[in-house]
Amino acid sequence: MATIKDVARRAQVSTATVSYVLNGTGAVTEATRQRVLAAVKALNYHPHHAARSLRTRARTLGLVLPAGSPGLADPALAELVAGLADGAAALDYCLLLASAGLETLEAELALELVATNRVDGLVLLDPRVDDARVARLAAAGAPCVCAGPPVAPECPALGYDFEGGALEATRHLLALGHRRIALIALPSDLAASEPFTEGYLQALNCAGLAPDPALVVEAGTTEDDGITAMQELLALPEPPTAVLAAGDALAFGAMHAMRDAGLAAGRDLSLIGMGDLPLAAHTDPPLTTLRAPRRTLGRALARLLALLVERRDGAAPDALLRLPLIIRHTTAPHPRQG
Amino acid sequence: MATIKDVARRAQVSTATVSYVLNGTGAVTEATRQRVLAAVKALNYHPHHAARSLRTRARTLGLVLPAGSPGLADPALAELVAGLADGAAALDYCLLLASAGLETLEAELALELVATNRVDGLVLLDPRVDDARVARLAAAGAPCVCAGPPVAPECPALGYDFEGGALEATRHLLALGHRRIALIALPSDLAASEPFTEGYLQALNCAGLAPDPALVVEAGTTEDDGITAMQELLALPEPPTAVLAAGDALAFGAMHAMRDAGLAAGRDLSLIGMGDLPLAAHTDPPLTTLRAPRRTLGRALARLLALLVERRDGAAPDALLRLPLIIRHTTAPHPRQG
DNA sequence: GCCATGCGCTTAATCGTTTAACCTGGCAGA
DNA sequence: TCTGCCAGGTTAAACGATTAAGCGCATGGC
Repeated sequence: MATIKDVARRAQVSTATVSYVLNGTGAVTEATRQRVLAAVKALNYHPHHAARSLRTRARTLGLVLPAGSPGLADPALAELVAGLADGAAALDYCLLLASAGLETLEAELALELVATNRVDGLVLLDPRVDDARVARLAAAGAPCVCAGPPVAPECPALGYDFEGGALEATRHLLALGHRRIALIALPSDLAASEPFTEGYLQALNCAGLAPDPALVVEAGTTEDDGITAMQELLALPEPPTAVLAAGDALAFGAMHAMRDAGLAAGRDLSLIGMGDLPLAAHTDPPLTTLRAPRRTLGRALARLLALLVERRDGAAPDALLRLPLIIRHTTAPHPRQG
Repeated sequence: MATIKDVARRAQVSTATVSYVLNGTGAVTEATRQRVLAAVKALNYHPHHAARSLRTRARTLGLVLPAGSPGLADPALAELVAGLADGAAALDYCLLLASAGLETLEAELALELVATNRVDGLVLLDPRVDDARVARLAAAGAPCVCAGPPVAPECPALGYDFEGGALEATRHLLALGHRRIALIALPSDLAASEPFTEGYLQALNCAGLAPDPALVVEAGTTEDDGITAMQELLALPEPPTAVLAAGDALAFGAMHAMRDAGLAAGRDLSLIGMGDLPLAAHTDPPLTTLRAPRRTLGRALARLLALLVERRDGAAPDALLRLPLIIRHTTAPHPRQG
């Protein structure tokens, strides 16, 4: 492979000049510039990345994939990653994926990535409240951004407008005439949990309804968790007529539980999910849900992080991303009304 | 950040010794070793990756994501990537994702990644017959592996056993009593197309059936392509009683077209897909399909590529990966029989 | 008693860039 | 004519690792 020296020799200049030309820094005559460029082309020269990042940053953003679990197989995550790669590419960064083995802790690996200078910054997924990872990263001075609600001042965050989404979804159910509206919430240690619940409560409040604690059940995140939660709701003395689930997977589980109880979503009960997974459009009946613009989020996060590592303090986290309500067929007017 | 010099100073040795200790090369007394290790720990030292890869390889595998299109949002690709990241991690490599912008050609970007030494090798997706990309990479001497059937000698390939899979699937249909079995094939420029068709033909052949050219239709890869193809088949004077689709998306389209024609898969016609996308288990009725072990493939590919770049010539491509037939509800005995 | 050997370490060259500091003409202004 | 300055270069010192070569010293074979 040709090095900068080869280029310099061929263009009859010093390596510094070549560097100046290539980086657009320094003052160089047009004639010289052309000679250098010609040499670059002739030798098919590409600057050695490692050598370069010995002096500059690595121009690489890092993402560590959670250990086991679906990981990237989760379509939600996959699309986010696609957005990250996109956004990174747009600013001439690359995206480095590291798999946390079962033994390696996620934060450990992340720290190593920045300590070894493989990446300039990290994006963190699924922040928890008081997330230990961001604490560690922040302590180590590693630039990072969070996908989700803000959890620490050192770590700019960007996520969906869960509160607004839940508000809109709940209002939609209210508009359909429902009064007993249940919430299947995310685990409360997930930072996304609170604002979503907040939006739900606010909608009830606006409608002059007193929230019934029995109607909000904290679940996990999986389909199975949704089943359990729904069963719990159905077993209530006065079960809900509509359900808002804080995740599509939970909603799928809820549909499942309904079916097992001889009930149909969109007929006997209304159901709204969150996320708009690919599957959501294909359930029977298709799920009404809040669409999470994952790709957009990924792009924005990459951009935010890139700006952050470059200290161009345009790194003000953008506005939260709206979660538009996609109305399909699991929502219907309240029976007593329709 | 602490450098190797700091460690050396603290441990009262030269930097070379530190390096030897850390890399396990060279001869060092146990006592010295311990001193060095202690210093490393005390200073929380992590070797600078760029500096290191100035002399060694980057220990990074590259993947360039196709420009537009679903990209990573395609669950099939996502899981493959997850496998790659996994496999890479297992051998202490990382995975670098690069998004080809619309302007940048995929091969161009790939070449640049290895020319700049950002990655040691590349994995190529969806190889076409006589793929221009592998030709370019091979010409440039860039180590690479293909996910799919072999397309060039320089580029070890590893993929699914399409032939065996198609054979098994077709045999299953034959065993159910079907005789007019159609094939919705992939575009013939996709390298995966031929072996799949081959397996299909071979099964017919073994059963003593003459293949009817009208029954094999070359489609694209999308659901829409599947619709078109199925409509074509249904319009035949003597339509098939069973259909083998070379991709789940095609199969979804075929189901769609069937439904539009008032037909139901699993009742009026049998249908088998390929891939076992997450959706496949959730269609109505659930799709019988060949399961592609994508994560496994990803892991194996990463391993293959890592060995290749390390010239440990254990880099013999493994055996093709079996495509087990997952029997769900779109396949049923031939009506006249059952 | 002498030389070859091997151990455990250090010295210094090297990898391919970037960039601060310096140099050199030429030209404007006094 | 002299001074000062600027544009357009060059030189050389980093950056932080790896690694070949060398060095001093004990040991063992002859």
